[in-house]
Amino acid sequence: MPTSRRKSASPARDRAESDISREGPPARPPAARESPWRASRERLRDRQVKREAVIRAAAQSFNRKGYHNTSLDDIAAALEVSKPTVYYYVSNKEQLLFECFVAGIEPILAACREARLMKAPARERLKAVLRYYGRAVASEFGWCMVRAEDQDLSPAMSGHIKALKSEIDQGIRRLLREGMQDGSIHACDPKMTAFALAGALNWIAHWYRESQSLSGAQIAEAFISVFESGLTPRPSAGSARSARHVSARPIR
Amino acid sequence: MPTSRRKSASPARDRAESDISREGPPARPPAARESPWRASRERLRDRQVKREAVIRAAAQSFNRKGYHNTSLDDIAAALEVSKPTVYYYVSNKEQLLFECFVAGIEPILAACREARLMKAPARERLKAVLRYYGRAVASEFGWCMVRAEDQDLSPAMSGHIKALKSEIDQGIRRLLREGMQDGSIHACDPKMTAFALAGALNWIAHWYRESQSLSGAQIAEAFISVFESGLTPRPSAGSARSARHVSARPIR
DNA sequence: TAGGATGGCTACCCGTGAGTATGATGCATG
DNA sequence: CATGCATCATACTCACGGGTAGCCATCCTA
Repeated sequence: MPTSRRKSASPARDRAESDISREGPPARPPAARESPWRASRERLRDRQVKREAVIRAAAQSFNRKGYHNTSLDDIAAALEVSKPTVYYYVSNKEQLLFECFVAGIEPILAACREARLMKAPARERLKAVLRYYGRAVASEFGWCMVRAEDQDLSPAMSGHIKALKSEIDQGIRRLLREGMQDGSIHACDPKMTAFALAGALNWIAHWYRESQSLSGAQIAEAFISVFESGLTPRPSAGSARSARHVSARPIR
Repeated sequence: MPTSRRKSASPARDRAESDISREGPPARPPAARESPWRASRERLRDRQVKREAVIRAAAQSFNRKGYHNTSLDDIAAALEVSKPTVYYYVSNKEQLLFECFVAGIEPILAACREARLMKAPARERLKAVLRYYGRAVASEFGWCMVRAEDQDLSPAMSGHIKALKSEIDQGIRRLLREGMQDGSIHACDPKMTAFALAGALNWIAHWYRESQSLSGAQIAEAFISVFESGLTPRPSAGSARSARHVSARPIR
């Protein structure tokens, strides 16, 4: 299967100039959707800007049609450019997917790292992370981030992606453990719980395209409140989760 | 894009003989992994058996390499058969994916329907459904079920799939509503909560291939206990079978 | 033992799409 | 003006993979 054409005929040019979304977790670029080419056909040779436009266009196409059903001609057409132009900014299709993935996951990673510096109880820190997580999955790169699979990528890329994903997973597990220690989180299996949380959030990418009735932030909020309280009704039914002394209504 | 070759050159033959997993929700076929051709080269002209073997082989390949990275030659090779033989049992690749999807989702549907006949409190009925759900996602068809996307299928197939998925979604929402009425489920937004539950379970398919340290049933149980209690600690930590750090018992 | 049905294989067709060779254009500077 | 760099288009190569045509083998039945 690895026919292994010669790798990267274009040298050092496009490596390592990634990071479409290097702004911190909070903000996100305000769209500016149009193709820079058409916009100002000349005098805008800002390579970085164009490169980002390519990646964004790829993300949109991947969103709509999926990775395998998107040809590079499609992406080029969306930008009103020809295919070699796309290759001028990106070395191959795989890298395109990878960049989309990174753009999607970067804010989550930032949130994770930031959460370790906060001094709030672990449940609050976890909620903050999950908030960013949810928003990221509902972003334009969410689909790519979530669906970027080892199956479609070379071992190297796949390794990178797995490492990043694992960092997030470990971060969540750590927060869960800390929360169980400081008493802010219910006793649970950190691994399974982390899987459940991340899974629920990841899945947003699958239905968000279809029905965007809510904003990413709203969805994140709704999910967090589900995670917090669970299904079993709480005795102190009010708005507060303060639940004092209560007769343990036996489950089952 | 729809080149629209003539549909189904093979008539009535393979339509409507699906249902690999028509056994009720509980059981699941005990493997019997080997290709029936090789096994008994002659005297086993049980078309249905062979057809199911084809679908199972497809599911395994889709699991491992993804739909687009699996060629029909691969599937044929796995069965030690030639490609036209595969086409003898199945009309095209798309249908193959569809069958895998149906095989995966059928038990969940059955569980959903059955849940409406039970008379337990809604939370218990919901838990039963989620249990089957989790097991199904961890089954050999789980990946196909979860990843069968409209993007890869014709509008007709896509419609079928969406309808089935929606039936499950509606079933879960209904159970949530009923639970809120009979007091067995915490007040919540049924739509978002259903999304969260289904998402968490769906996502199992993504990591289960890699680490099968737990059985599907164990995972389902772990997830359900997460769903039940949520993150916020409960005052009466007593009877809860909370932190049951499931020991990694290797399955199979 | 003919002849149909069933099941299968070899060998092919052909569209699609990733990636490239080559060269044109514009722009800046020596 | 000549040279060089950056940017982009036309027009290709080529492998892969879905799907098929046509043929062969076997078995069942009469």
